[in-house]
Amino acid sequence: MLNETTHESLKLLITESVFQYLKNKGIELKKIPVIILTTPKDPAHGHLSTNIALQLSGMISGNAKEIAGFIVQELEKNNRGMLDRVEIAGPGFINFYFQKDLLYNILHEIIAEKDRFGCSDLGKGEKILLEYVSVNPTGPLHVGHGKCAAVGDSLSKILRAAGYQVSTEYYINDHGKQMDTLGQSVLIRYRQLLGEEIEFPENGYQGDYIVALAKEVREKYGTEFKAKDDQETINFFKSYAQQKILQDIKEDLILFGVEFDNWFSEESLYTQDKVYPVIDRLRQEGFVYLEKGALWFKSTDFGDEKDRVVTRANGEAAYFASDIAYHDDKYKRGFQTLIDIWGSDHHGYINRMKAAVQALGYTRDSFQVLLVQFVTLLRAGKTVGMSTRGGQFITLKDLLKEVGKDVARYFFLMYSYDSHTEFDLDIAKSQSLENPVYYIQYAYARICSIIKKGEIKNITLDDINKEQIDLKLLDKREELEIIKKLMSFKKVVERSAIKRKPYLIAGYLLELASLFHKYYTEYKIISRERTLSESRLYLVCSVKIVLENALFLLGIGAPQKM
RNA sequence: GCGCCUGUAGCUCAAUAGGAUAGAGCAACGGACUUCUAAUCCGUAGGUUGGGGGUUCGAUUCCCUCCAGGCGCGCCA
Repeated sequence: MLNETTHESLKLLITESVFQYLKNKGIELKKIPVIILTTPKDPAHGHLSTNIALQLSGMISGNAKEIAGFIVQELEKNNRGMLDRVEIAGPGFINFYFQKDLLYNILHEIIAEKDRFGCSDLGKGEKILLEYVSVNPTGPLHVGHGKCAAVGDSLSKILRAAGYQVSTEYYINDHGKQMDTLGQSVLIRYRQLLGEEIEFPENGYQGDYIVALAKEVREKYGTEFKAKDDQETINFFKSYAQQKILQDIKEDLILFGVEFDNWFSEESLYTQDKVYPVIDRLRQEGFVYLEKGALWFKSTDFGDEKDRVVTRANGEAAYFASDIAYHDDKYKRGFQTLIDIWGSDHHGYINRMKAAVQALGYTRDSFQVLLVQFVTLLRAGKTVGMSTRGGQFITLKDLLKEVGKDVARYFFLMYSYDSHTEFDLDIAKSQSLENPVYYIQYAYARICSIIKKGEIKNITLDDINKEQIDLKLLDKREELEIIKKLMSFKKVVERSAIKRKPYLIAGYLLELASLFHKYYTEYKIISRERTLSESRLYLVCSVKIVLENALFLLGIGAPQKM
C-alpha cells in the first residue's frame, strides 16, 4: 500500500543502498543526507522521486548518474514487489513507479477512513496554544481581523488533523488606557446627545458604533449621567461599552465560523496577581535594572535591539509586563508550543517577546509568531479606506453580509498569509468562474449529482462489493492523475501543519477540483456498463470525501447542490 | 538612519526542503452543451523571476549590493 509504510520502507531501502555504495567505494561520511521523496510535478517523472544521488555527488565529488545507477541496482535486488520500475533521469534523479495495485489501494483507504482520511499522528499529541485575533474590545472587527481569524481557525483544524493537541485562545486587552478612552468616548457622545456642547477629543474613538452605544445608554438610563464626568461614571461607560463590544465580536466570529476554546482576560492577570511575581522572577534572575525611575528588561541580552520598560516610573506595569505574564501563564498551563498570530504591524514586538520567553527559561523556538499581512479592499477597482480611528472601515460583519462566509474565508486563505491580500469585492460577489470557491464547491455538487443518478440506477457505494470491485478499469490518464492527487493529501496536510500554512490546502483543493472537472467532462461515470460504473463511482466518491475533508480544514461548506 | 516583510505573465497569485521545460486563474483571441449541473472543458498567446554580482551539477529559492513598495522603531496598547 502506498502509504506511510511504503514511504518509510522505500526510504530505508534507499538508505541501505547508499551505505552499500559508500562502503564499496571506501568512503566514510559522518552522516548521509536525509532521504527526500517528492511527488514530481511532471507525471513523466514517476510517482515518487528522490535527488539523493545529486546530493551525494556534491558531498563526495562523485558522478551523480553513476551513484544513481548503483543505488538503482541495489534497489532492484531488494525490491519486495512494490516497485514496477525505477528510472534514472535528468542529471541524476531517481524516479520510482509503483505497481498499479498499490495506487488503487488508496481508494480503499479513503472509503474506509472517510472523514478521518488525511489525519495523521505527526504532532504526536504535542500541546499547542494557538492565540489569534485578540483584538482590543474598543471597536468591531474589521476585514483585516477577519483574515487573522480565518488563518487561525483553519490552522487549528489543520494542526489537529496532523495530530497536535491544540487549544485556541483570544486574549482580551481589557486593562489599560485605551479602555478609559473608550469609556470617555461613549460618555461624551452620550452627553452630546443630551444637548451638551462638548468637543469630542482628538484621540477618542470616532466610529458610528460609539454613537450607537451612547444612544443605547440614553434609552436605558435616560439623563442619569447628564453633565457627569467623574471616574465612577467613566467606569460605568467603560465596562458597558466593553461588554457590548466584546459580545459583538463574539457574535461576528460565530457568524464567521470561528469559536475559541478560551477567552483570556488581561485584567485577570492583575486581579489574580500574576504580573508582579513574573517581574520579580526576572529580577531574581538579574534580567532587569532601574533607570530613570523605570524598570527595564534586558531584552538586548537575547538579541533585541534595545531594552524595554516593564514597570513605568509611575509604578504601573507596562503592557509588555502583562504580556510576559500572559505567555508565562500559557507555559504553566502545560503548553509546549505557543503560536501567536499577529498583524504584521506588530513585527517589532517579536524579538522582545522571544527575549522574555527565553529569560523565563523557555526555548526561543517554542514561541512562534505568524505575521499576517494587511488586507486591501477593492471595490470597482478602487481601494476602500480602513482606518479604525477615523471610523472609516468595512467591518467583518459588512463583508459577511456582502459575500458570505465561504467566499470570505476562501479569499483570506487562498494565498500565503504573509503576502498582502487584495480583496476584490466585485470578484468575490460574482458567482462566476472568476471565483474559485464556486469552482471547488461545484465539483463537490457535481459528484453529489452523480451519486444521485447512481441511486436511480441502483449503483451505490453501499452495494459495491469491495472485494470484487475491479479498480484496474480505472486506467485512464485522468483517473490515474486523480488517484495520485488523492495519495498526496495526507502529505499536504502534514506540510501545511509543519509550515503553518493553510493556503496549501486551498491550492490542493483547486488542483483536485480541476482534475475532477476535466475527468467529468471527458468520461461518463454512470453508464450501462455496471462494473465500470462501480469502479468510477468508487473513485468519484473518494474525491468527494477528500474534497469534504479539505474544505472542512478551511472551514468552508460543501453544498450538495448549486 | 536602523530593523522586518515584499518585488514572478497586462492583473491577482503559485512553484512542495536548492531540483527536471517557472505554473494556475482572470483579462484577450478561437472552439465544445440532444449527455451525471457549461458556475464546466479544450486550444492560442503572454516571462531576461526588480537590476547587478557570487555560491554549485543546478538558483524564483541561499549570500552580497543597489533600486522600488509596505510596516515598525513609545515609560501606548
